[in-house]
Amino acid sequence: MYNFIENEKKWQKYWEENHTFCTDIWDFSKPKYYALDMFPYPSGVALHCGHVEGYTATDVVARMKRMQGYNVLHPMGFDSFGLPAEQYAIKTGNHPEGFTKKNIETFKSQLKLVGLSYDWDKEISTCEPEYYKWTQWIFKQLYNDGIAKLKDMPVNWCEELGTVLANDEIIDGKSERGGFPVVRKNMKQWVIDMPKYAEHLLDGLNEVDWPLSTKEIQRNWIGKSTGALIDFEVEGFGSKFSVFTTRPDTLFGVTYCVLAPEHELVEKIMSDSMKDAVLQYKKECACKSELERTELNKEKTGVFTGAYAVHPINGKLLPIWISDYVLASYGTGAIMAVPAHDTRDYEFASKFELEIIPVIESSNFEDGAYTGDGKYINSDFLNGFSDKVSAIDEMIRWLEENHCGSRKVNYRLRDWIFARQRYWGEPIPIVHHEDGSMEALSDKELPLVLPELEDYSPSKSGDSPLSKATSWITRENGKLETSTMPGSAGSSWYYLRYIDPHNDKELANKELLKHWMPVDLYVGGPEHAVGHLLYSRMWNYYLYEKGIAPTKEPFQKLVHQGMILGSNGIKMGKRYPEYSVNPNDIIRDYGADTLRLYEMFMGPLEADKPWSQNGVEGAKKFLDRVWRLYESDMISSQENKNLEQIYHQTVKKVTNDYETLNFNTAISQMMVFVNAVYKENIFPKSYAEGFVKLLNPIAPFITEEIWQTLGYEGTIAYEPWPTYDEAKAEVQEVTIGVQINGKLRAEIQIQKDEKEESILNKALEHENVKKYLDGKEVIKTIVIPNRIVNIVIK
RNA sequence: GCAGGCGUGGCGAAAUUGGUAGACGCACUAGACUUAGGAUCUAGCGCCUCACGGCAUGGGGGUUCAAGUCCCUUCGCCUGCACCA
Repeated sequence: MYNFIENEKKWQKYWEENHTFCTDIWDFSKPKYYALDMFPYPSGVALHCGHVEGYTATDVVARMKRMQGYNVLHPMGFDSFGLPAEQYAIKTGNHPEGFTKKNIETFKSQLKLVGLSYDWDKEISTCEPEYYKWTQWIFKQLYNDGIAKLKDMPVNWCEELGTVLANDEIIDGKSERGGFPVVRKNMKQWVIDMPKYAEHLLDGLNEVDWPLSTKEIQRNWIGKSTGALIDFEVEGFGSKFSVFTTRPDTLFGVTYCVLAPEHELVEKIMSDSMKDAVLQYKKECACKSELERTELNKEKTGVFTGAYAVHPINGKLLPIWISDYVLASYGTGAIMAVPAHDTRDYEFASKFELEIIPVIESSNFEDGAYTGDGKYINSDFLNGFSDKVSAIDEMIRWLEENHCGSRKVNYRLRDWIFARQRYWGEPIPIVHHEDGSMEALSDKELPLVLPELEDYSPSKSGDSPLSKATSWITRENGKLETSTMPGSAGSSWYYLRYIDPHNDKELANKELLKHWMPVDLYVGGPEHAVGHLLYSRMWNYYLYEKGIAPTKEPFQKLVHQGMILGSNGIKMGKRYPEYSVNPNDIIRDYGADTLRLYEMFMGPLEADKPWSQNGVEGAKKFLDRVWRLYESDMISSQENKNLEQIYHQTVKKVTNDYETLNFNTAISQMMVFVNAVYKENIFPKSYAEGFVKLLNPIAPFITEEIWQTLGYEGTIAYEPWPTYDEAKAEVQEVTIGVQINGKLRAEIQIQKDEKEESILNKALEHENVKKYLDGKEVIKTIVIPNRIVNIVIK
């Protein structure tokens, strides 16, 4: 009987002592393969089944690639800055580092239990000064290049708590904790200019092998739209504002304009009589959170400012309103309203009884705005046009000629707010001088190490906890910035650092980067579709432009593992603790090989799948069955013709399926093979050796042990991957179906590639076929070699 | 509302991309071995029918000799975005 407890312990120790999976990063003699997992946040909670699934998937590929002769980089590390550690520190008064280190140790030991073949020499942790020195260094470059900057922007401000809050920390306009009022307020924030990279981020998606849905989510997030910027003069003020529109062709249908309540012009242009109403409205809007504002199917609200804009072509006066249906953060924060052809404008115009001028002919105005195509009317020089594209072109041509507008591409992608008033993050390496100017620290001063504090909670004034470290902040030439970087800073470039993790001269050696990038396979949860995966792409692209990163895109192939659900079909977690499964328990009771095999066999990697305890037992049974096979006296030096074909088929299918991450079908093929061996009651030694290698990536522990029983010494991890003979994998005799009028009526045996005529004869001779053909007329026969015969009768 | 995806036995799922639907596993049934088995082995297992046969890939329609696969339509579920001008 196979003793998994003893054996798994034995091989963990062996791998560790022999550094079995440590990669010589400078060995360029073999082709490289870079298999990467999204590194975990070392929370106080243990690794869950979803981690195991994704990590096992890359591990299977990494293990196969090693056996195929690749030099494989398969590293792991920890995304170790973040809130839970900080909250723990606030509560206990202990340094978050201790908490983090303890959790990392727990995670590491769990990862080792699962049998993941990581190169622990390459381990990184984003909270180590050795690492974040380079996060700060990259930030510094971004700052010097004007991409990281301080910007005045609206934030959710809670006076009572003295802090900025994220959208999800606000409920009904009140702070989640304490229930204090939250208002929107302009404040200086560190941001990274993402829109600058919008076009590159969009283009790069065409070059990578990523899930369609993820690419689509990123495209939507970037939100490219083409149209025009059109200038409107405010009557009697000499000031101008511009609007962005995708429909400049409807310019003659504009009957009013709307500014976002936060628009800088509002207070300047409002008339005395409307002043109170406008300010009141602004105040109401400020009290709403972003989420509330964007809640759909609420009625439109707004106030007339008392001012008028001048139509750029016909000089008509257009009332300027303010309304929160216009967002300050998109476009120019101002719109031209065409109620006849835009549903939102129509809604607003109907409510406030504003003029509606149709400019595109349509019979269908009953249910509101007409957004389709048609013949242009009431449109001066556009009258007679009927095609949107040329009407837009003509309008833009006119606007540019008359200097009151231009073609414009607009993106929805916003600045990445890059500062947190928190302790447990990378300090921003910037000095504020007395005179208000700023400067990045010199390279010698990096890393700028976090100071020790007695109290890690944010101060009442809303300043970062770092502001309490007065001696740390104070510099000869000014004061240090006290906010820290967000969690996603360190994770935006870690894939580069793994390649050369202990380099203290540069973030990684150029030659190594050139050899190892891009990541060949990246596996992680779909929840990072826009956050981490967009930020990393942007940083990588920036570093690529600077000649540091060698490739435009960091992750060539991306796969998201699905969620492992409870056996009730619902997400595991706090809500249904009785349905949650702890992988440690499975390893204890069944072994890591069983856990790995089961999770890989459950179904397609990307699908969400419910847990089944019976399934786990089934996986265990298969491994025991394999073990018994190798223990038995079936292993023989004799050949066996009957197993030849299925062996070669199995090698072929398993190899291809691992490559394409179809682990469930690879495993089923191995089961078919094992069943065939049992049936044949003989196991030729060469097949026995080949098969144990095929199984090794999925079940590394048991196969290491089997390898020993076959008489070998040392690890199986670098033994050459089995090969197959295409000719032998091919079927010689085929059973094909015979259909009559599309219905299956018989089966016949044929030789592979047998002639159509001979196949047809066999089919016609079959008794059941004869029975059906009796007295009928054969109209047509279709013979698809090696597939099927269909006889059409009347 | 928009975008992306999914829908196949009692359950998890396969299906060479238009060619014998349900591989493989779980559960279940019967039998063998056994003091016993929740171990192992053998056989069965989509639904209806004693059978011949019929019906089956969410529903309806179409293309085709042939449809889970392609087209149209409809219903249901999941994910993301959500007044983006």
